[in-house]
Parts: sequence; C-alpha cells; structure tokens
Amino acid sequence: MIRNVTLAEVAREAGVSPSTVSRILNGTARVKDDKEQSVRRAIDRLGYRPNAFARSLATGASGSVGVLTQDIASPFYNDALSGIERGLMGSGYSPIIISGHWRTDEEEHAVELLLARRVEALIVLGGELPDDELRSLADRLPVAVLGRPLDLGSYGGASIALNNRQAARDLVTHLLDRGHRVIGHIMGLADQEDAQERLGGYREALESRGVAYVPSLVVQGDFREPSGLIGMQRLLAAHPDITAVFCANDQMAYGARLALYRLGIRVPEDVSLVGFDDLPGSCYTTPPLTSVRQPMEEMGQWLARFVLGRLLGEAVPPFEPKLELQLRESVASRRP
Amino acid sequence: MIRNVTLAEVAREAGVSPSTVSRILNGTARVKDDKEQSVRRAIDRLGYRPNAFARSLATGASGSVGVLTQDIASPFYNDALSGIERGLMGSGYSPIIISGHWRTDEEEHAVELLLARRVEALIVLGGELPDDELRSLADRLPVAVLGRPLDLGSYGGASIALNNRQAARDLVTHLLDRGHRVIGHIMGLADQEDAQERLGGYREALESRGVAYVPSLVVQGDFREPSGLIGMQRLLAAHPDITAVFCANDQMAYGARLALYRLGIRVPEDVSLVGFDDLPGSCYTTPPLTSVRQPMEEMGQWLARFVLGRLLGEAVPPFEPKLELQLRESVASRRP
DNA sequence: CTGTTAGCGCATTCAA
DNA sequence: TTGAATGCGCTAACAG
Repeated sequence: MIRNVTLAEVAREAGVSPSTVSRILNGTARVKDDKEQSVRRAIDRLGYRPNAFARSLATGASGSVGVLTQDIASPFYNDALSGIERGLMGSGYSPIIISGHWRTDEEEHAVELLLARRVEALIVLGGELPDDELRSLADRLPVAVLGRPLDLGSYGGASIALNNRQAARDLVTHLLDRGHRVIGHIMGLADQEDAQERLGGYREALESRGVAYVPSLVVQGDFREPSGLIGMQRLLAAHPDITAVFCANDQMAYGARLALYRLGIRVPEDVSLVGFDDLPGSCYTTPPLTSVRQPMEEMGQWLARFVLGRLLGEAVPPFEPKLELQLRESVASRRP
Repeated sequence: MIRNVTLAEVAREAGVSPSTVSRILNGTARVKDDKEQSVRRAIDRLGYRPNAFARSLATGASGSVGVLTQDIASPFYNDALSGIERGLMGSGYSPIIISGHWRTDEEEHAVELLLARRVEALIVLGGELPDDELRSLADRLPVAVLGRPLDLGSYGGASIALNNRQAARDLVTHLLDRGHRVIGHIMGLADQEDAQERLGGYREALESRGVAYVPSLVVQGDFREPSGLIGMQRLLAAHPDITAVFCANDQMAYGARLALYRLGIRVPEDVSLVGFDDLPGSCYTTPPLTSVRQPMEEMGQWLARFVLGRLLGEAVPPFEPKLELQLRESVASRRP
C-alpha cells in the first residue's frame, strides 16, 4: 500500500552516501560514530526496512533453504520441520517450506518455485520425486533427503532413511518374546516402500522363530485411523484367537484400539497392540501404546546442519538415526 | 554451485532480445511463433529458471504472503496452515511461513523477515504480538489475524476470533444437563486470553444453573498433556466425589484420561471428560472425546481469501466460524 | 573512513 | 512485432 522506504532515502535523510548506510547495515566496514548515529535515527524515523530481494540480487545469496514437505498438517513430518527450524536457527538462513502432497507434479512445481526463489540448498522430506530428479538437483545445490534410501553421496547430497524392516522385526520379536503366536498385521499402503519394509520385518520376525506366516493375518490399511478400525474388525472376524496386532503406524493403531474398545475387548489383557512412529499422542492413549520412535526432530536438525555444512564448506559428522522401541502398557504377556 | 542461467543468455542463445524473452515468459505481448519456438528451445537447452528476486525487484510485487504461525509442529495451527495453503492455491501467491513460538521477540523478528521479503500481505495465527503493532502493520498491508478479538476493520484488516466463552459454556451446560454437579476444570495458561475465556464460560454455565462456583474445582494447567495428568490427580485428591471434568483443551484431556486410567477410574462410567479443540485424534481416543470443534481449516482458507481479496481489490464475504459441539462417548449421565 | 560507480536479472517504457 | 534503454534497491569494488 505505502511505498517502501529505500536505502537511498535513508542516506539522503542522514546526509551520507548509500554505501555508508549499507556498511552500517551489514557491518562491512567501520563507520564514524556520529554518522552511524544519524543513520540509525534516519532509519527509525523513516521506518526503513531493507529489501531482501535487492540484497539477494546484489549479493547473489538468498539466505534461504528450500524445504519440500508433504503435508503441512502431518504430525509426522512436522517434527522434522521443527528440527529443521532449530537447525537453521542463528545461521542466517531461513527455511522456505512448501508441501507436495505426495503428488509428483505438485512436488515438481514446488521445486520450481523454490529454485526460482534461489534457495541455496534443498531439504526433501519423503515424497514421490524420482530419484533421478533428486540426483540432478543434488548436482546444482546441496540436497538432503529424509526417508528415502537414496545414495546421494557422490553428488554432494545426503539421505537418511530409517531401517523400517529392522524396527518392525524388533517390534514383532518383542511380541513373540511375550508369548504371542497369533499376531496380526495391519499394513500400510501396499505401494509404499515403508509399508513393504514393515511387512517384511513382520515376516522375518515370525520366521526366525519358526512361527508360520499366515496371509490372512495381514490386512490392508492406508496409514490412517479408519483403516485401522476396519482392519482390526476383519482380523477379529477371521481370527478370533488373535492375541496381538502390529499396526504399520500409530494412526492405524488408534483406529484398531477403538475397534477393540467398541467390542469390549481389553487392551492389553485380551489383545496386545503395537504401532509404529511413536506419535506425540501415543504415550497418552489408554493404555499408552508400544511403538517405535523415529527421531524426526533430531533428523530434521541434522538435515539442516548438513546443508549448512555444505554451504559453509564445513564437514558435518554423519548421523545414525536410532529407532527406539518404546515399550508401553499396550502389550502384555500372553496368558498361558 | 553452478551459476544460474539468466534471461540474457537465453536471449543470446535464441538470437532475440531480452525483452522478447521476457514477453514470452509473461505473455505480456504477442510474439511471432518462430521466435517463441526458438526461445522455448533455448530455455530448455540451458535449463533456464527465472530469478524470482530480479522479477520482484523489477515489478515491485513479490507474489508471496507472509504467515506468522506459532509452532510448525502444533496440530492446532497446522490445520489452519493447510487451509491457507488451499486458499492461496492457484492465485499465483505463495505463503512464506515462519514460527514465532509465542514469544514476542521471535514474532517481531519473524515479521521483520517477512517484511524484508516484501510479502504483500500478512496472516497472523495467534501469538503475542501487541495489538498496536498489528494495527500499524495493517496500515501498511492487508493483514488477517486468527484467534484474537481485535478490530482491524478500519485498518483494512480482518480478525476472526472464536467465541471461546460461548463454546465453553455450551460444553459445561451439556455436562450439567447430564446431571453432573461436581464439575472440575483444568484450565490453560492463566495469562492467555483463551484460557480466561474458557474459564469464564465454565463459571457462567454453572451460575446460570445455580451451581456454586468452587475455586478448588479449578486447577491450573498449561495446555499440554502432562499438566492435564497432574491436574486430574489434584482434582481427584481434593474432590473424590467429582463426576465430570472440563479440560481447556484436548491435549490436557488426554493427560487427564491417562491419570484416570492409571487409577482404574472409568470414563465415562465414573467420570465424564470433555476437551476443547477437537483435535484429529479425539475421535479415536478411548472412549472418543466430547469436545468442541474449531473449523481451523476453513478459517485458514478464509484468511487466505480475505487477503487475496484485498490484494486484488475484490470484496470477500464475511465469515462466521461455527463452533460445533462434538458429542462423543466420554460423557455419560450421572448415575442417580 | 567515505563517496562514486557499476552491475545483480528482470520488466517495462519508448521508439522503431 | 521487436529492440534499446532505463531503473527496481542494494552491495561491492574502486578511488580518494
């Protein structure tokens, strides 16, 4: 609405040259105190705010790193976003966040936008962008990817992916240790790699204990609550003797929990339940849910540090995300 | 890493003038087909991407609207963010999101950053920014505020605030209707207006039914789960005869729920529980939680539309957010 | 220590 | 329909 004040106007108002004002703003060189004072006063008086665009244009540095997330309302990725925010804090860089909604076209558009805004680095949280595209991006700027087993090392990028299979195996092994033998699995979207890996871990755990894999003990879900509820109903219908269920994520476990509640089946006395992701709410469900925690926040922070490191030419110590089993009250030993 | 291709290079490669390329890019004027073709080819060949900064500098329009949220990981505001994203979609504007973490200094810094990035409008989600500051901002650009009862009308801004008091009154009246008389309240941060309003609604509901307000039935919380757990313990200690509890938000209700579970007190048979906000998870708690839904997503969408309207000089129909009571199984009639 | 000059990459006059 | 020239607001040499 109101035209913005420019540096030149400040200079005139203060009776100095534009460069002097610039120097004061950026601390590029020492300036006599009296001039500094009058410039600062002029800035206040005029309500001057530097134009980031002009600055970026002149310096060739945007001071921003692009973040491609999937859903700004996803509790899952948002922890990583917090971490990124924290990791960037105080670095002079700020994040520009865009959501791709797991749709390749939207993601590509988002990347275009970020590139147009001349982000100096890119952090990608999951998504469907083809590996090749990520690689060619990593060719142009520092790229860090979360949740995809992608080798970007030779391109100057980094990717951290979780060992979903291992974690799922640990979780199911825990159930086996507690004496469970009829263990159901509500799996995630079949075409998503995470879902496949978690299913794989489930199978491996069973096999390593010599428990037969029964296809009808696995039902399809879509990572959301309603599918957990339905999945649980189907499992109970097919296997009334089921004593434990491994849900491919916590959200589906919530749905499963509700299905059991509605049927008057107790957790964990009658059926034990485990999830995956350890959402913030999972220690406050009734009973608190056994799950496996992905250190999203730490991962986000590391991603930020990684790209900062590349930007500043510093080495960044590698990061070994640790999946931690969170053993809570939703699992009981099977009664003999 | 790799220097970016400029429009001038494209022009040279295509054998035309920079202005021609610009015209093609922006559709500012008709250009002969053959030139257009060769320019498009040059763009592809060189991998040219327009520099958003240079463009903004030249046009004076940034194409972005600033969004000040509080916590990028807050499920509460994130629904509004989704709405904003949706409301902006296809408008040519894109959001720049920064978190203020309910700290005035951080929020001010965030606003500085947004203003430096020359956002054309500002959307503020809650926060602690002084009203005056918001008003003076609304003086410079379109501003839309969520969750604060602030009159920005004369400044060309808009603010939508929820009638927290009314909703709280409805919720508590619902409990009274179900026969409850000893009703506790776990309140939010005492210095936050929402918390005060919800407490006010609680009192009003009681008084309108001639039920005495008992100070010891109100305990302090901070809007987070642990405080709900502790609050519930304290309420039970002071009032073993309590039959219902109104938590100032769902997160605290989750905590309260867990406290009851640990003590073997049943919900809703022994104690009824209600929350506030209707988080996505609240229909999947056991039992599902009675709460009041704030249409965050719709509000976000409206906020976006509002600032767009102001930007484009179009009128935007006013918005009347409706708080909807979500009656679920966490409330039972008091047994006679 | 400070002012002058010359771009940064693009859109947009104004002529042609 | 097109090109040349100018300026957006700022920083960074380069002189002084």
